Amino acid sequence: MPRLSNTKEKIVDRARELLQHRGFDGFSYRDISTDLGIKNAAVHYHFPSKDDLGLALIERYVDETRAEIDAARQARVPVRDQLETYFKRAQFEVEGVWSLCPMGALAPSCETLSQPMQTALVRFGKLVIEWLTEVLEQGRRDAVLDFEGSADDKALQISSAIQGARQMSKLHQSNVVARVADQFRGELYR
Amino acid sequence: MPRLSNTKEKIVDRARELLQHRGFDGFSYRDISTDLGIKNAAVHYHFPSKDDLGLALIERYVDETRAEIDAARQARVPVRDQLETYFKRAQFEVEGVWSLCPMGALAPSCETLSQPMQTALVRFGKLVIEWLTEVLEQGRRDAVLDFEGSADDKALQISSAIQGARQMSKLHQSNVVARVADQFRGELYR
DNA sequence: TGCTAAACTTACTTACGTGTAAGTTAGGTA
DNA sequence: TACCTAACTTACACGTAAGTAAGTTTAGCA
Repeated sequence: MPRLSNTKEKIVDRARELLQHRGFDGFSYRDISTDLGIKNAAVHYHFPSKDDLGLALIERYVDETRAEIDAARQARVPVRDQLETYFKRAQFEVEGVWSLCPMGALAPSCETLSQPMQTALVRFGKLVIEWLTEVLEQGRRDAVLDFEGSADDKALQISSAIQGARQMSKLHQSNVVARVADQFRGELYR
Repeated sequence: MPRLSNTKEKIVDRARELLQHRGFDGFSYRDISTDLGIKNAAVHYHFPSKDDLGLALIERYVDETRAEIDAARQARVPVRDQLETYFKRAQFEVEGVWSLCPMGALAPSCETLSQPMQTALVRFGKLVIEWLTEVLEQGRRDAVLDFEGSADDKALQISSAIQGARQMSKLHQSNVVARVADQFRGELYR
């Protein structure tokens, strides 16, 4: 079984950039193939349909996120540092080519996605919310974070805001995420 | 000059529903024409290009929003009631067919929009933020609202969160907006 | 050396979406 | 009554996107 190229990974890499830059309907196999210097059908060879590619993308997000969460848990990273990593990443990515978060790129047009993609995306969303909820709860217990209401609702509020802010940043061409994150910092940190 | 039909308005009405349901790239002239029982070219007659239609849509949002803001100002509607109208509308619409807000429908794919549409959308965004900022400032002066930081940043945080929450609601098929709005209510109202 | 399978390319098909040009209908007007 | 114009329909052109079938190359193995 020859293992000649890493084209498949390159396809996913490029698809990820395109997805977070232009949304799922905003790029085509043509975009990927021309960028990678291969033919359209080569992309179809690795991912027969665009749904397959989309599913692979989301599953990679899930795997990566789960791995990072586990790593932070294992290393007992302080909750405030975990939260900062979350904010900082959004602030950083919005200035580069990955302007949208995966959820912000896919959720708006979720009706057009295949059922497997929708299911996987819901799983991804729950994963992030569960992590954020845990971080917030822990932070309140440790008295390093302060907020009203349930950690669950607060997590939903924060992640929704970051998602929306990334989209606004793209339009206004200014880092709205940084301002929104700062607002949360001022409210949360004590 | 015969004024026979209100087709043009019907087109805009239907386009608005489709836009807020599926995003700008998520619907076609075909969708509109078949729904209204007319031909594709009839839509082109009223709106030569899809950009023209998109621009008309955004300009209607701007006009409507401005009118509502002015009306609330004239009637001296209490700031808390204005804020409630904002939250309630998002909660209500997300349960119907207008799941997305205009900004949440258009901003994610703003690169694909024409320059006039982008400019108009920025104007719409600023209009909403300016109104929300004013409401928040007034509310703090009147001691009916409580929040940290600048009213401007708080406005950005709130509108981003509602925008993101509407998208999440669509995916999770549950009213995330209601929970996010409740979280803000608990934090803001005093 | 010859075979096999992975990893492609070539060359299509099909469908759809935007857009246009030319013809048709039906009110209102001179 | 004849005409004019708004509001369409008919019938296209054109580009692009997804997807497929069949042929080609290349690495590794028997």
